[in-house]
Amino acid sequence: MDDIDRQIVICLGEDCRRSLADIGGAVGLSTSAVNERIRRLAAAGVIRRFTVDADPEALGRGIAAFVFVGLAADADEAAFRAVAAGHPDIVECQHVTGGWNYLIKIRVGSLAGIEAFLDGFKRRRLIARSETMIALSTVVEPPFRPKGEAT
Amino acid sequence: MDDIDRQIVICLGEDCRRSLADIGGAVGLSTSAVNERIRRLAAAGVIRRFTVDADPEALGRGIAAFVFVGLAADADEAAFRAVAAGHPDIVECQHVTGGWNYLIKIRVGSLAGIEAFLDGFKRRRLIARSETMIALSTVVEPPFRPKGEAT
DNA sequence: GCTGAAAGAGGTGATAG
DNA sequence: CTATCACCTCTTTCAGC
Repeated sequence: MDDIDRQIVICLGEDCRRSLADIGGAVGLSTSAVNERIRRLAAAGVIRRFTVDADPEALGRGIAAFVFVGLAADADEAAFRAVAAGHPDIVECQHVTGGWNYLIKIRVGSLAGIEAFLDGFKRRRLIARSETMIALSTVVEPPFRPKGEAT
Repeated sequence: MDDIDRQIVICLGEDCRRSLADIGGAVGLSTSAVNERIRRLAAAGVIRRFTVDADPEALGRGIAAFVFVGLAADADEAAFRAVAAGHPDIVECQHVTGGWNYLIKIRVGSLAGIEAFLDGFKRRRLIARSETMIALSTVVEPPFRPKGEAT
């Protein structure tokens, strides 16, 4: 993990379809050397996956909201995590410090989708209370990768 | 934007280096058709970029925190947005409903990095008050894409 | 760990159906 | 949209430093 590795990861983050020769020119290495480094970075898990950043709006998930979640005292936290991990609306779910237990970011198609999301969790008694903040506009956002079963 | 387009985007989200023939086999189309659709999706902005999901820990940004930001009444909001957009620590910055103005997610290498981040913004009078929640563990997280040299 | 060259896979863009 | 083909860039490998 030297400085050239970092440059390569940044390069790939901007456009992972650039040719090895191109990247080599940018970082001052031959194609073979770049190829070997990328292989190593992927094998080591520094690069987790080659993916795309998609437009949530175009995929029917134009509304983002942050939901703070409080679990019940006797909550099955493992069950909550399992459901959250597989939930199609959830873009991010972090266990956090402070008065709430989890901070969840969801992406849905409409405001009704937010209500449906909360209903689903509350009906299954996975969360006890929540507070929701809706995103009005975006200044910076990480890549969006749609979930789903795609053989 | 039909169902096959959606499947293709999901496919590419899982591994954007799969061959066109592979994807064609998965969605039931020829390589030519898949090639044409991907070109169209990229041109239309449904696919914004081909990128990588990297491991923040390996890149010295193992700590995630959420910072709620309140701007001063006379704040220069455009300046705040410009600085946020280019800030290397900021992974996400959304204008949100509720008592705070912005919700920012940062990734830094240490707790000291959080303090330095807050100091930087407060010294420049870009934010008036803030509240910080630190991520203890991650259940779901979007792709992480390291930013280039401070620009 | 790197280079450079050679071999091979796969993307690209045409064709016709 | 499918099927095929020729073209050709890019990836991959390997000998050698």
